[in-house]
Amino acid sequence: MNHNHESSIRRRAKPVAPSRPTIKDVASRCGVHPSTVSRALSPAMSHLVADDVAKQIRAAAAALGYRPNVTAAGLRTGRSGLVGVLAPDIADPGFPPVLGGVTEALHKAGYATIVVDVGPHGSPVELVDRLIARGVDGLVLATVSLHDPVIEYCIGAGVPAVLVIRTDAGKLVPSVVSDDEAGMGLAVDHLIALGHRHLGHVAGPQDTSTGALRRAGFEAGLAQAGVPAQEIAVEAAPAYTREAGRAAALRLLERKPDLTAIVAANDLLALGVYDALAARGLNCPKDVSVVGHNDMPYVDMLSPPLTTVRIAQREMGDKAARLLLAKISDPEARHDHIVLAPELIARGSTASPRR
Amino acid sequence: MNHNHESSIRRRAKPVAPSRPTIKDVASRCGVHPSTVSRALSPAMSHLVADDVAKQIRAAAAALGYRPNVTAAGLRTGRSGLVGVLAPDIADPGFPPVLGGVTEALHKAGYATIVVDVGPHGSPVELVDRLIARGVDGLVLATVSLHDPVIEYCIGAGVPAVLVIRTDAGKLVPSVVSDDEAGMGLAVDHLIALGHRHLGHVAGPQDTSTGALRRAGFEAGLAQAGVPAQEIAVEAAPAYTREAGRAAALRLLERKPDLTAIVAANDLLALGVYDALAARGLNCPKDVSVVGHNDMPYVDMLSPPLTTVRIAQREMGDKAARLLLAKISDPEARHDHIVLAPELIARGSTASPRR
DNA sequence: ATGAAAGCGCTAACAG
DNA sequence: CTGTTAGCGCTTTCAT
Repeated sequence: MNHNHESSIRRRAKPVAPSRPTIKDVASRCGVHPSTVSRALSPAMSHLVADDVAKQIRAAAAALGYRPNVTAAGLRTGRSGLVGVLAPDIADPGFPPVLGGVTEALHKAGYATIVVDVGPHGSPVELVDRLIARGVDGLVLATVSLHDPVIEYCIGAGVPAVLVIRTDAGKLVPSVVSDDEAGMGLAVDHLIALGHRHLGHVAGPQDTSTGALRRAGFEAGLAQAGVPAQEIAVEAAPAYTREAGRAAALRLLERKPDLTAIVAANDLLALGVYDALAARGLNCPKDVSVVGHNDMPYVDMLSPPLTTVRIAQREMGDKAARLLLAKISDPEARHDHIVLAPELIARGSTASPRR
Repeated sequence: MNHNHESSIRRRAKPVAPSRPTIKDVASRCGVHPSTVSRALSPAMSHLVADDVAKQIRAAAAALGYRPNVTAAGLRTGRSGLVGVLAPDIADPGFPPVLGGVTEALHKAGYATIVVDVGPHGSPVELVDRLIARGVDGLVLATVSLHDPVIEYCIGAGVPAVLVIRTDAGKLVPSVVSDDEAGMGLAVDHLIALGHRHLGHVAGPQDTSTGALRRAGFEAGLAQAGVPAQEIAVEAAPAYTREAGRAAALRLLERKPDLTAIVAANDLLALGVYDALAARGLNCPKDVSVVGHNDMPYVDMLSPPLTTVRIAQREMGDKAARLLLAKISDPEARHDHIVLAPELIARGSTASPRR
């Protein structure tokens, strides 16, 4: 259906492979040995070089447009300056803020990041292996399940790794997550305060920490509020997608037609809940209130604006990067598990029940 | 405000730096020379090795868990298997689909991608320079302005580059874009058909091809429909952000209070238009219809669902990657400029004017 | 303070 | 078919 019009032109001249200047070029231009250039240009070693010589070398390097070949240096030193990031799904709008936090902190420290989208079919271990073959100095894993083999694999390979957003059951490596149980407590308390008594939960995948802990938080919050177990219902979605949320919400409405509120384990699932309500001819929030989780960008513009639990996404990324940097510089150091406090953002998708 | 509870534990044992096996280890295990191993493991060269020896080598490599060091190979061959991607703003929900298309195609060809977010303050040339220092084999630029120095810089450095989403005025390098003028034609025709005569345009940055061409398409479409120039108005936003869209829309409403429709140069700007209408107490679509551009994820869930021009985002990324691969394998080849056809997606933000 | 020499892990002539 | 040799660009002892 895409009748593309393509056009093309010819290159005008030969580019003459302008191969960048090397440390040798700078050296011969200054009449010194390459190793002297290396020292002069390395902040840690430049104090071993005479000031005037160093100045001359820096000038020559600038004049030639010399940039050290990071790859070659990495081969020698064993450190690549590269960090791999395993992402669950780049298309999930909730992820970019986390990624932004990670890359900014890493970039400031001189590291570049390789982001790999695992996708539904990708094998994390396989992808990690490719990253290790590229010589990454560390890994940020945003995809792990509770008992994920990739964690042991990283430990076995001796590559520093940190977890972000989700954590593992064994707490084997450092992690930065939101307080998922507490977040669900905020959501439940909000609904209870509005007068709801018949609540449902569209849970996330139960093999992830977010899925399991948010579900636990939902149940704990209701127990504490004194709501009997038979008045609540939970349906787990197999993935954090709009479509899975829709399907789970439909099952929920089937089982408990008297529900007045649904809490979703994340905002993408909440979108699916919106879809399911529309399909059943139910109005949100008049018939059913909905709460999401994450406060991903632009959910304030939905119809209705989504009440959700805001998690500190950018800060999570930033802290994860710092943890990784610490781990890289001292692999033996104790490792932290950071838990950030979430916040409820009340918007238009929640209201008091009619009955 | 974030009272984080942190905890920590100690590592249990020394990881004993398990340093990966090298080609030498495989060679000595098989009693052959390292170069034979190299040949046996390289698809292009394995035909030079006796079948039984090759089989034995592959078995030994697998047994040892040997993975070739891509960095070292790259140093030798001059090709890193790395491609740099310059992104305007990873947090823009319109970008991930393009990125997904790029990385998938590149990944299949054995390349890894380094994505760099330029951000409002970053210097593209500086960032490209860092990527070149890492030895990237090519670059995908999704950020260029019409006369962007970074393009000449890449050409000068002899690094293959392709443009995606936006193109340059000189058509100096291959590109894949949507037909921006035609897309605006679709938007205008839709509004004209609904009966609108007083239209406004929140244009994008005029130093980008998307900003300039979409504006041109808007004006051309109206001229063709016979709408006099004095009945239309254009305000350019300095950036593709919700906030800039809001400000531009407010200026537009100030200048032409009788507008019945606003076409935004992209969906993020359209969100700002929604904000501006709300601030002025105007209803969309009853008082003012709104059309966006890009069909970024989830704009179908806005209130009201956004009528927009869908561009082939993932396909753009995919085609750009293929163009780059072609350019890498033959830098002298003619280069293509691919223009993909857009499509109007009519939703709830457009309706016939009341008057 | 600087030069010489070795080598990170791999590949690509060049011999045999 | 396989071994030898050399070297990608850089850093880092070890000598001066």
